[in-house]
Amino acid sequence: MERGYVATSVDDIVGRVQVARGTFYLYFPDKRALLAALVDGFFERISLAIRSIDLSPQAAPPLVQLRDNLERLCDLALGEPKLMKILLYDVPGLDAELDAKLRQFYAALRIYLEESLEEGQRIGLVRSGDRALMVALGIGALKEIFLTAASDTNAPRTATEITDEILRFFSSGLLARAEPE
Amino acid sequence: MERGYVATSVDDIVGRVQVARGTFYLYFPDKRALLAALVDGFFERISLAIRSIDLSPQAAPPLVQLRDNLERLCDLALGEPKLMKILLYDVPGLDAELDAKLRQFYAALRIYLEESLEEGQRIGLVRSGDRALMVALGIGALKEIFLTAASDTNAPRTATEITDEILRFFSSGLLARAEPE
Amino acid sequence: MERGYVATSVDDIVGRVQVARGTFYLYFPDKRALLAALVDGFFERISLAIRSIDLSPQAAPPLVQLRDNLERLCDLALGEPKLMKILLYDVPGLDAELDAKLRQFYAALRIYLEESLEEGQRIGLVRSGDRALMVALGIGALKEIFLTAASDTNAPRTATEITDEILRFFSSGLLARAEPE
Amino acid sequence: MERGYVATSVDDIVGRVQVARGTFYLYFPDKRALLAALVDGFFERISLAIRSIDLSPQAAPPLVQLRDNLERLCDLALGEPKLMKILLYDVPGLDAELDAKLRQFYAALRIYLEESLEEGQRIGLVRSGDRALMVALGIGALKEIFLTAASDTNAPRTATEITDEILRFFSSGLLARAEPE
DNA sequence: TATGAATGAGTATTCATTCAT
DNA sequence: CATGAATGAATACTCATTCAT
Repeated sequence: MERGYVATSVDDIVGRVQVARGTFYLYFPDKRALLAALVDGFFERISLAIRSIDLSPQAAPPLVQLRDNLERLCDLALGEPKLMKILLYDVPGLDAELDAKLRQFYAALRIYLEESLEEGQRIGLVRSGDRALMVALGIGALKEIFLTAASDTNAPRTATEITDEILRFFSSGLLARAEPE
Repeated sequence: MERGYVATSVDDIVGRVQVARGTFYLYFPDKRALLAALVDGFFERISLAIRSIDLSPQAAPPLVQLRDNLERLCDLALGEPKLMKILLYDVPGLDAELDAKLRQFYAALRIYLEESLEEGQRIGLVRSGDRALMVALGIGALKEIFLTAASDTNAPRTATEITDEILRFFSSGLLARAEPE
Repeated sequence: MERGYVATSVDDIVGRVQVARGTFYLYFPDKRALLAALVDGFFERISLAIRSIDLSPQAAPPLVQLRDNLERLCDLALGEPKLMKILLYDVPGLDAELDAKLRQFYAALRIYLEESLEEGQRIGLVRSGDRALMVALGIGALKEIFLTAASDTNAPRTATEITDEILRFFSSGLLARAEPE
Repeated sequence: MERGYVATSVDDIVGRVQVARGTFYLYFPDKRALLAALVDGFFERISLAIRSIDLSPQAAPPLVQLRDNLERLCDLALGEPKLMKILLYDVPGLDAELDAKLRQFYAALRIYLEESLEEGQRIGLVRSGDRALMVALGIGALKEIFLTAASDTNAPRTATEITDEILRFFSSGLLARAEPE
């Protein structure tokens, strides 16, 4: 988290945790395995935070469920800022194996979101458009705001503030609505 | 571009360019300096693609100018996919010095965009909201879509298609407009 | 026996025997001590197989006694091929301490055999010649044939066949007897 | 040569030769490669010392040619005692790859010698017998005497003395000829 | 300008050994 | 007697960098 994965030696790690060099390899086969474990664990928590939207009548309104999802992700980002930064900023491009892990996660996420968008379009909740691009735009917006939230220390926002702003962004974009004449 | 910065040795580089090892150091003080030069050059081109929106009456409508900006960026992403991927995916988290360079660029960009948003809000082009968060959301959306455009080879979109989708996203978000009763 | 001494870790050993790592050190002070014990035990069995030739009138003819000695060694080599291979092929050059053990054993053997040759020469059983060299030649021939017998699996010979061939070698060499004119 | 291959670190090697650690890897891909190169080179020299026996009438008598072969091998053993010791004593059992190299060399040598014995038997120069075992006995005798010659420093023999003794061994064995009645 | 042989600091990894339980 | 978690010294190997030619 401090020096980045490459610049951090196994010596640094065991030095910090006050364990012997060999002990590290008792728990991780590799230096990379430590990071992989971190990433896996964090992906797991992210997956748990995302819940499918229940469209049955007795369920909460879809927008409320969407908001809950976003708020859970915000909480995660604000609660684990360092992990968030590692995942979104450091890990990409580090290593072929880790990259594969990322690709796999995002591919699954994209498929899931594209299907969700399709469903949303069918029931009139989501506007029409190129779903693949819409998903990319949406994921990008979320990644960046979570990274900002996790990194920004001087003007922190609450999870609620961030969630509100995301929802406004998703529902209205950035531009002002053209006044109907 | 092929193996990533860390996994690429100076040997690999000079081998590819058919130069002697020492020659590299005649042109770059460092291994990192090569990447820094690449990054600098690309930042330069990005900066040139972004032009301030001219609000004077004789200028083109602001939305058209915004569209032109986005299209120039799209062209860049589609024209230099490898550099784009390096910049957006590989470089972050690689190295303290390069990170500083990135931070500096994005900080300047954010300030510029926040001021633009403020101006936009004043003249009614941009909706109200937390400008810092809006900028983060917007930058994130752009980064991701450019990265996708640069990496995605199986279902490529044209610069126009991407630009259209970005503009719709910025002007209306993702959700359907609630029907006025 | 499978991977060689160096490539075999204490982990491999205790894993195979289903004992805990610490238990090994309850019985052997060292990793090397295990091999040393193996070597010692095998040297012991070799020593038991070699019996001094009794020249008294009531004893069996010397050549028969020699044959019995060789046959006992053959039986050992064929009965413990893995140990034989370790002793003759793997152990030499492994480790200073084990080398010393080997040197000691062979030095004693050489002295014993040189004395035996001397006695043999005196009573006309052994031809004249440089006894030290003769012993070396004889020991080498035996080592190699026992190693071959222990390793060769595709065309195995019986102890009797090998013993016969050794005796012919010791009594006539390899070349045909020059015809007396 | 001093501490054995395993106990000798690359540091020891470069320290002795006064070269930097990296320089070693400029010339050898591996620590093992150094030993492999040594072994290869020595095998080459051994192969050159062994010349096929020319049975044509104008050639020297076969026994003289055999003697020349043995003497060349003796010269090699006495001239490169350290290499000889490494090859015959240290290398076997060290490493799977080197073992394969040894096996290959000896397999070829055995085939060559068995064919030579067969030829020798046909023309009445070599006595009858199990050729595979005869070759093993002969090779073993040579290995040991060359190793002894290379290692023994306190009572050194000349190449001629050793060659003489080998020839006597090959032509008459060790035992005295039984007196014809 | 260009070369490429030499450098040596730096690092991941292994594995024999110990010792508290 | 037995365990196995913890240890840390030891070592092969890499690679960015230098510099004499």
